[in-house]
Amino acid sequence: MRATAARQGSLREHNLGLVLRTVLDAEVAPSRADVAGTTGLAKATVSALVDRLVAGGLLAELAPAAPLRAGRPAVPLVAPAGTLAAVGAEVNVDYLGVRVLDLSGRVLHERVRHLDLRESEPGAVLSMLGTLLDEAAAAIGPAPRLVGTTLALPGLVDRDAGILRLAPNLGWREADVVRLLAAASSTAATSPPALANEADLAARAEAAARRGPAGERPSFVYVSGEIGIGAALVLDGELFGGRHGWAGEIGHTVVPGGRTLEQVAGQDALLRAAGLDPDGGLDALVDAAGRREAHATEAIELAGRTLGLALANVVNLVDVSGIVLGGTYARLAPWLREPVLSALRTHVLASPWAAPQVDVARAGELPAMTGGALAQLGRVLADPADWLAETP
Amino acid sequence: MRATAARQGSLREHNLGLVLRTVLDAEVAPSRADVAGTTGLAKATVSALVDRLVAGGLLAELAPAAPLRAGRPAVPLVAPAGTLAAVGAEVNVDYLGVRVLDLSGRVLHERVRHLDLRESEPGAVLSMLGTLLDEAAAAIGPAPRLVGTTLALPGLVDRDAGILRLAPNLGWREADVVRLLAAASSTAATSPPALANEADLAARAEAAARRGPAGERPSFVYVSGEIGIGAALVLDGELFGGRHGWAGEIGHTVVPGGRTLEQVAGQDALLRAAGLDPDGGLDALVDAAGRREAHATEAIELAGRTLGLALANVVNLVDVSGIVLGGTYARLAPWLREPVLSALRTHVLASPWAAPQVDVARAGELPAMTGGALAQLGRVLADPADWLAETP
DNA sequence: CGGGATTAGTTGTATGAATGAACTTATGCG
DNA sequence: CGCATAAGTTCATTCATACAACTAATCCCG
Repeated sequence: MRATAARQGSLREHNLGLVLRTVLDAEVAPSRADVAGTTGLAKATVSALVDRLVAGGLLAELAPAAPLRAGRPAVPLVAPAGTLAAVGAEVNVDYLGVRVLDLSGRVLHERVRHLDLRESEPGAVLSMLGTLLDEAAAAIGPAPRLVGTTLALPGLVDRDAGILRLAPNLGWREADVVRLLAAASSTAATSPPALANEADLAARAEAAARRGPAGERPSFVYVSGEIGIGAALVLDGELFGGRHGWAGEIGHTVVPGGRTLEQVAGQDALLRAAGLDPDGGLDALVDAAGRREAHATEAIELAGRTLGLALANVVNLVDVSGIVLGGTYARLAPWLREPVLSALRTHVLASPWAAPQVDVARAGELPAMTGGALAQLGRVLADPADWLAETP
Repeated sequence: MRATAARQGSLREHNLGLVLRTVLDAEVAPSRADVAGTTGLAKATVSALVDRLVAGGLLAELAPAAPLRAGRPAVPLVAPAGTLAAVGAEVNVDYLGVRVLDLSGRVLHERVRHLDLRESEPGAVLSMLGTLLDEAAAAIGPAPRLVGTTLALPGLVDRDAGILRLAPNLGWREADVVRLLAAASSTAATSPPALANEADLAARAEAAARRGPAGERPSFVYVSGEIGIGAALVLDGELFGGRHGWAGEIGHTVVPGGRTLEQVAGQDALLRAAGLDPDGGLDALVDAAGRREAHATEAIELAGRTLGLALANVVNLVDVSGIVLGGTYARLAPWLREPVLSALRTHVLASPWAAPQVDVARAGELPAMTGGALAQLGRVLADPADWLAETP
């Protein structure tokens, strides 16, 4: 059954969440009266709900601002700092790290280690990550309550079993990630991390970064060009993960020529096509392209045309006209944008009526770590009543 | 704002819809007590809601069945026949027609005309359809209240403007369909039809046909092989249309070799590849394949491999492992299934953990017409309170 | 054939959440 | 200093659901 019986309490839960999200989505800290206005709830109702949220640490009151007009000054409501925190962790091909966010979006702690993890040993890597996790827990202290941890991985993840089924670029297969991490970290042992795909979490962070002033919910295809190529769909502000969370695997799309997209437009292929050392990192390519060297710009343009063709299929299939370039592709965007756009314009059937757009990611560095923390905080926002019930 | 304030009335609306859908989804006609059991609502609440639904013609009571066990016999609740009806109309490349369904799923009226509409004149065609619409309205008489009409079209439809933007296989562009139909039909003039894509509506009918006894909500990719190739996504029983309803356009996917899927696996290409007359219809191909003639089976197999590759991209992108073959492909399924499945198995990254399935459509003949009617009836089921308010 | 058991559905009271109006609080302005 | 204005609180009212007791209709068993 999708739907379930709505009882009296459901009303309250719904409105509690509505009030909370209204405050957090607002550009400037709103008063109770503002919230009543935008939600349509009565002032009395909003007051009661806000009081519960403040008591539970999900909202905070600021000191009344210096009043500008007549009338009793409003009490501004904001996301509380340091009451609730969540951890986003990540293991990727050339780094691993943790980041801790609170509800106000502040980074309470962060630690990243750069190292080459191709063909690495899951146990050893997760032991390193476990240490970072415990350090993070110690660093933030006991004051902020930890909501949970999400671990971002560049592959196919089995959320229910807590197993990384396949991560080609790490060389991991059927890795019992949650168990290994719990063995190395008391934090992970107490509250087992949720697993998710790296591109999915990056897209979630991007969706949060793009949420406009009026609470608009953006729709876009996020393309994460790391060593591998992942994509994720955001529809009306919600991440679309599919049945198992495996949506967005475009790296293995077979493109004209018979190779996969990753073999044509992945970072290694890109560097090789430009005549550069594939292990030398992206900087050389960016520099060369900046100097307008033909071998570099032509390699990027070819990759862009192929990427654009693959994305055109995506756009035709899911009817989303916005593309966001993330990861490697964000840095290459100045040269990548045009070929991608032009491929979209020719191959997207609906392009005359919904012009394709290609943007650069705004979510900052290592967005999957942010997205992982946001995913955990989002669980609380989705059902604050449930959270308050657990928190006396 | 996605969410809106929940007031007292929202509760009632929600539960009213819940009760209605619970009755309609049930395998055998349930009693009020059964509904209370499955929904978790109190008997008294269910009784009150059912009474309202019966009074509004959205549910009907049957005569108590011969009691089998002790206790007061139950009053079985069923979908009412002939109180509410909706029209599904369709213009496709080689036929047009209308079908009228009531809430019980009975076909109250149906009329189909087969004719070649490639490069046809929208005005003339819609005038024919308008006549069929008015005949349908006359045929069912005044007793069933008409909920509305959906018109299925094989192309890109602008729902808001009521315009068919592009239908390559009809040769229509920017056709002002709703206006033209209203000019030819008093029924359409009174209540303007909703426009939708043919594959989307066929998928909707398929979703309804696949809804299991326990109200399971199937997820699948519906592939409609007509003259063109359309696809539609059904996720958890809900049609996924995308922002404008333009999702599912896979016919113009560029496949290895550089041509589009339609140019390789469309009906015309298929017939030509088998050495048959493209205008001669599908029967010749089915006959030849049935006789195991190599030119026919090989043509189908090649198309199947290409279709499978395109579908693998879809499955990788949206993480849905079920494929349903509809339209032309349903008839060719005996020869098409294996090559499609084998392409899926090799190209779907997650196939070891979520085995691809390829099924044949079960929604019957001309499913888009059924789906169009269901779309209109679905509006009432989604918000019965709204409908009851309009119906004194 | 009659009374107890059993199940369906109804009636009436209680509960809880939102509402709206009146009220209190806190400020600016003349 | 008093009035206008706006934020927030208090309280009686409304309304949908829950719960419990009740009526209705049937079977079963002695």
